[in-house]
Amino acid sequence: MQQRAVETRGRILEAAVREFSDKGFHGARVDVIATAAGVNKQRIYAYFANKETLFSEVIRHIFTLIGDEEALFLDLGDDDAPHMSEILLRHYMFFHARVPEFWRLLAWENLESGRHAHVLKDVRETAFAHLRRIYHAGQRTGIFHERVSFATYLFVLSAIAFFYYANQRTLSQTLNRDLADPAVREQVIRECLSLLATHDHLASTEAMHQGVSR
Amino acid sequence: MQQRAVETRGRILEAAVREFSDKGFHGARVDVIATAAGVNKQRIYAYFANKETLFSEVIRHIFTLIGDEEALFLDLGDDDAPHMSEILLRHYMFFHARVPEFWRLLAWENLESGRHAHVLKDVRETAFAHLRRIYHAGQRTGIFHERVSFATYLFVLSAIAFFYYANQRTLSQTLNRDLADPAVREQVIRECLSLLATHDHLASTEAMHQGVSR
Amino acid sequence: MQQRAVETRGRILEAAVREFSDKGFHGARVDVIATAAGVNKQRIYAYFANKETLFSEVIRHIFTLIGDEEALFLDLGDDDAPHMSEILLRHYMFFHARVPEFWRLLAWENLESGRHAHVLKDVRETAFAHLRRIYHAGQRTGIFHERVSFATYLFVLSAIAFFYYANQRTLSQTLNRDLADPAVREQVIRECLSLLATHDHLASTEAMHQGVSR
Amino acid sequence: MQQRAVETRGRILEAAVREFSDKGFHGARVDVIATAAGVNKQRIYAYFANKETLFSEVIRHIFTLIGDEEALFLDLGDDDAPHMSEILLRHYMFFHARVPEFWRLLAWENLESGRHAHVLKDVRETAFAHLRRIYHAGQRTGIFHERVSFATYLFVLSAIAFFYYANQRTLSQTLNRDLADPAVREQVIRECLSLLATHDHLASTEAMHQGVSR
DNA sequence: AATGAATGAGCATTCATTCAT
DNA sequence: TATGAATGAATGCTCATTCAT
Repeated sequence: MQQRAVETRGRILEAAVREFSDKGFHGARVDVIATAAGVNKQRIYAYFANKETLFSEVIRHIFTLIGDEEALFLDLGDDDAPHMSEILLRHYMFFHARVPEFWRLLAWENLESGRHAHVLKDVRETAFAHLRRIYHAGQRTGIFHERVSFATYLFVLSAIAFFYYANQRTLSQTLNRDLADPAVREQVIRECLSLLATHDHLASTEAMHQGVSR
Repeated sequence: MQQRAVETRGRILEAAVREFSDKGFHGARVDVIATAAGVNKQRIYAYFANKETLFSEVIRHIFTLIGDEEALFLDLGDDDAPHMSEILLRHYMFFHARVPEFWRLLAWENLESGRHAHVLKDVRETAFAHLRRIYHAGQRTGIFHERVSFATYLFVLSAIAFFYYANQRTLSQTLNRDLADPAVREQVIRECLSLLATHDHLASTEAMHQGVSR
Repeated sequence: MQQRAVETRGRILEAAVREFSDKGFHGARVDVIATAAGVNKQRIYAYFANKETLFSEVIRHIFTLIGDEEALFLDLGDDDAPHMSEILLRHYMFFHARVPEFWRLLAWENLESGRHAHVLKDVRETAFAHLRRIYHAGQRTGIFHERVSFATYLFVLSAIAFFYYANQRTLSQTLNRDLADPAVREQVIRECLSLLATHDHLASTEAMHQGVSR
Repeated sequence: MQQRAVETRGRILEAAVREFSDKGFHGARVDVIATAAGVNKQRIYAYFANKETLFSEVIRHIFTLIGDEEALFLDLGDDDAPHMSEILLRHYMFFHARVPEFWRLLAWENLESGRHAHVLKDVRETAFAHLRRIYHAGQRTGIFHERVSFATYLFVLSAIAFFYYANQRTLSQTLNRDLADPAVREQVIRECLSLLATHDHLASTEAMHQGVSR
């Protein structure tokens, strides 16, 4: 493929990410993608056989992105366990804020078919394996709940970050707060970490007990 | 409106709930709704001006449903505070399982417009006010974190229940477990409650400490 | 189906016969058919699922026509045997002249797929069975060649009539005559009958022999 | 034109013959021809201005072929007159079997435009003139009907051969025989020759009469 | 001479919506 | 109240043809 073609293909993919994340598979229009990419509609069919295939490539593209970013977690070590919840929660929160296409495409994908779910797994497993080891070590030193599996732990953190963005519109109403405001987000993050805290919480109750038992 | 008309309108609405929750606004077909409702397409336009309005009515209808069910919470009292997390989490989990149209329409709504968010608020406020009072009382007696607002507390519980269903397809891959299995769900519920526990957790650490200090 | 619908469907079919016979399946345009029929394009899809089905209906329609006209042959009796070749040849010649859509659609059909050939058989069998009986009787009285089957006899007559019209353009060049001219056609018919003649021919040779043997 | 160019042009033409004879002008795809010829699509436009012109060249090419083969007829002499019908009929039958592209392109041409008919004439005239002379001589000796012109005689033979192949699909149904079977073809050829026979026929009736009159 | 990249007009088909009865 | 008939504006996709290298 010539350089020009690579660029054209790239522009199409970028435009497609925006359009599909915006409107979903059924709502997205091939014409709109072509116009946004500044190319002839036919180019789309030359590079991506059809709308369906283009959508698959979009999903793969965005899902790969989260995997790439999670590679950062490989730098974490056992001594990061006490702050792992905060690190993960902030990471996901900021990722969703920076790349809103991700949660949107994830949501469309879950609503519309789930055909591309497997990509996500393939792409995240390395980082998750690493985090899992740290978590298990942390469980032994009492930093994490012994009865809470790593899967559930990660599930809850993911749910918080995803739900915060995915349901922002309805939540802002229900909770009477503007979730788009960074200050609100910071406050929510802190409160969630308090809610999930084991270490800090243990420390404080320990302190309390020491006072009592003394 | 005559009795026959009321029934026809009802049949259309039910069919529309199914179709819209299944395919979303853009994916849904007016023809399909008409056929499913066993009426002529034109009836839809007679009762609901257009597809857009019909979608609004569907959202209002399903959002009202969750409000009705949350009326149950009015029976709770201050002494239910210790189990409130469990009561709420199970309620939402089971509600999502029983009425999958809700989380689906909620997701579509958040993805596609968010125009109808206000309905949710109107409809849930009574129950939430009641729960809020119990929560605040619980905070004072140490059952709930003092630094965690009721809004955030409810947000986390909602997030868990919603995410469990809304992202089931991708999660089942990521977590390597079949979330559709009731046993898995029960396990996840228990682990989540452990993670969020304040009272129980205190109790158990207390017991531990007592054992140690004896 | 209401009267109006019957008429609309009929107009579409007529326009489709013209367009398909003119341009063949691939060359025909749905838009053109709709315009020619004076209806909205969508009506075509309402009455005939798609272009393919519409083509099938067109073929069935025109093939049925030839069957209907061949019903006339049922009036023939054994005493018509001496003129049967002329009757048949003229019938087919005039039919092709009157309904040029027939040989054209037959040609398209043979070139493009042959999927609808079975219709022709179903529709002509009654008349053919009748002619076959007369032919066999004629063979016994020496009117028809004993070594020439009815099938081949009919095949040759059909070939002449079909080829005269189907290859008119190229033939007019090859034969240096304007086949569209009725006088030329009459001449060709007469010559062909001479060529195929058994009875007349026998008569003349008989006459000759009588002259000789006398 | 360089040698390489000649070869490329030739490959394109061959591929085009196949594609056009298969699908006709409207059904044929320039892409398919390019791929089949193993060349870049643009080459087609370099050698043949456009699809239309390419089709013309294809027609000219295949029409020339029949002329070349008919050159064989120049070897025939007056003493071949008794078997001329058989020679011609078998020639055309076998030619159609060997080069199905001919009758197909001839049929497409007649259906779609007839613009290239003149080529056929130019190319066949020499052989036809020769056959015409033999035929006229044969008429004088009673081998051919005196009232049947050479043009009509040739027309009937051509019609039989063409129709046998061009309408094979529909005929196989109508006649209840598999015309693709060589044995069936042989039988049909024999019967047709019986039907057209003048000389043989005279001979046999003569024999019959001699038997009777004795 | 040859090729990959790009385009505009077209094409079968669908959809939300309105009309006539 | 209810239905069958009809429409205009898309919508995904293809095709012959041209441009740039």
